[in-house]
Formats: sequence, C-alpha cells, structure tokens
Amino acid sequence: MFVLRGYRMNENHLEMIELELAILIRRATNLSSNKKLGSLDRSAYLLLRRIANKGAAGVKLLAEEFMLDISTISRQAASLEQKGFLYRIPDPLDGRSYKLDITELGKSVFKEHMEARLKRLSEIIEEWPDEEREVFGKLLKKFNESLIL
Amino acid sequence: MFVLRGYRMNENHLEMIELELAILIRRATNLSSNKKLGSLDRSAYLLLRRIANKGAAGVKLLAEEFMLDISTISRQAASLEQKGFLYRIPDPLDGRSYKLDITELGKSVFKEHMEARLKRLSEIIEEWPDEEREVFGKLLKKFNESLIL
DNA sequence: AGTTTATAATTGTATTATACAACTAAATTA
DNA sequence: TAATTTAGTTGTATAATACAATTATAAACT
Repeated sequence: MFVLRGYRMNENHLEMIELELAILIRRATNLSSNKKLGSLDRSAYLLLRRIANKGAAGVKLLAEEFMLDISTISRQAASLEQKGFLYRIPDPLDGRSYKLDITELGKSVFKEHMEARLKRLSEIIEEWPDEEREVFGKLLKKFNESLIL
Repeated sequence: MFVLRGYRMNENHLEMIELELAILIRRATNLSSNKKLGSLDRSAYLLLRRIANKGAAGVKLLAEEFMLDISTISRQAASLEQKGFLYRIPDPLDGRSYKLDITELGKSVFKEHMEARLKRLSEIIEEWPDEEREVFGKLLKKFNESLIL
C-alpha cells in the first residue's frame, strides 16, 4: 500500500496506471507525430480541430489553451494558412490582432483526417463491450479534467 | 451511430475517446518531455524502467521494444552510461555485442524519479473511488494491448 | 499631446528527439 | 578465404519546441 495524505491507495492500481500511461504516451508520440495520416501532423490536426469545434481564435489564446509558446502556434498557424486550411480575420478594433478561422478546404481535410483517426480507433476497440468504451471515455475525460489543476 | 464492419458503435463514445486521448497525449508530451522531474527526461526514465524491471538488454532489443531506431537508443544509452546510470556487460560470445544493465546509482535515481511520478499521479486521482482507479488502469492496459496489433 | 509602457504577433536562434544513411568491427556463410 | 550479415556508433537532416529580440499597435501616464 502507498499511503498518501491519509488515503490508502492500492499501489498496484496506481503503478498500473502510471505504467500504462507511459506506454500509451510513448507509442502515441512516436506514431502520431511521425505517421501523419494524410497531410496533417498531430499539431496541425489539433489546431484545426480546435478551430473547427470552437471557432476562430487568435494565436495567444490558442497558445494558452494548448500550453505551448505563442511562437510555436504562430508557426503552426502560418503553415496551415499557407496550405489554405486557415485564414485570418483582422480585428477591426486592434490593428495588431487577428483571429484564425478554418477554410472550407481546411474543414474537408480535417474531416477526412478525423474520420481516418476514428476508423483506426474504432478498429482498436471494436471488440470491446459498449459499456467498456463508455467507461474508458469517461475516465479519460475525468483524468484530463483532473490534470488541468 | 458510426457503422463499421457490421458493428454499430456509439459515435459519442468513440469521439470522446478520440478527443480525450488526443488531449492527454498533447499534454503529456508537452509536460513530461520538457519538465524533467529531477534529472531524467522521459526517454531516459522509460529506458531505466525497462532495464530495472526486465533486466539487461542490448540496444537492438530495446529499440524493437520501444519502436525506436537503434541509433536513437544507442544515443540515449550512451547518455545514461555517461551519467553512471547504466553500464555495459560485454557478450563473451560476441565481440560486437553487449548488454546494458542498471547501476546502483541508476537504480536509486530511477526509484526517486518513479516515486515522484507516482506521487504526482496519486494526487491527480486521489479523490477517485478505488474501483474507478482499478477500471481505468485495466482499460488503459487493454487499450495498449490492442494497440500492439 | 507626447512619451512611456504594455500587448499581439513574428522572426531569429538554440535545443532536443528522432530517423536515415554511412561506417566499423565482428561473426557467419558460401 | 572472401562475401555477407549483424550489432552498434557516428554523421547529417528534420521537426517541434522554447526563449530572446524585434515590429507594430494600443493603452496609460504624465
């Protein structure tokens, strides 16, 4: 048992989670950052998804949300803009500022990419009972929400 | 619904898993690869753990297990050797070959690092009911095992 | 109003993890 | 014994990132 803050936590489960997270993350970084399904690398995909789902945003906000440096987002956005997947909307009240929104081309490339990802994922978990998929999704979400702190 | 190979899969759960995995992976790569708790970066930690848990191994085997290029492991190992965390055991039957094993110093650094990781993780999930932790660990494991294919 | 300070974004530079290719030395095979 | 294969290293290139310097604009303060 691993005693912490008065809680007794089953050390096996703790270590299991730690190990499996590490494995997952190693694999995922080595797969998805290199093997770009289609034309999108992981950062590009995440950026497009953010904008497709939650609407136009400036690089500063995006950098905060992604916990990346502004310069990093600036370059990623420039690359996606250059490819015609994003376009700039100047801020009429602030000449320094603009928002990035997704183009129709961006939407279609994003959609295709997402479908490929979902298909791959659904193949991985297709044998799982539906309840397990549901619980897995919810626990991942809960874990991520706890991580925010 | 997302129909695939004759299965009807609840699209919400599929998309939830996809989204939460992406978030988790983005955060994890940006946190753990940079913020090295103590003196170990993520690759070094994983390498030490592999050897601490499963014993000495050569770079070729390690590269296969980690799905990395041999040259990458060779450099990571050289760095850990230089720091005194790993040492070489020459293969008496093959002059080209050797195995990497962990030193006492390596063990102690690894142990300290792992404890810090476990502590951080246990803080994240300390409020979770024990059953959820158990299920989360098992589903992560199952997911990783499915990924092997 | 004019000067200073703060802000949004870009660009320059360095670092790091990685892959691939070229290479070295040793073992195996023909 | 020569040719080939294998284990590992080293050279080189790439990509994602952070940090620092810079530019242009806006806001705040005399």
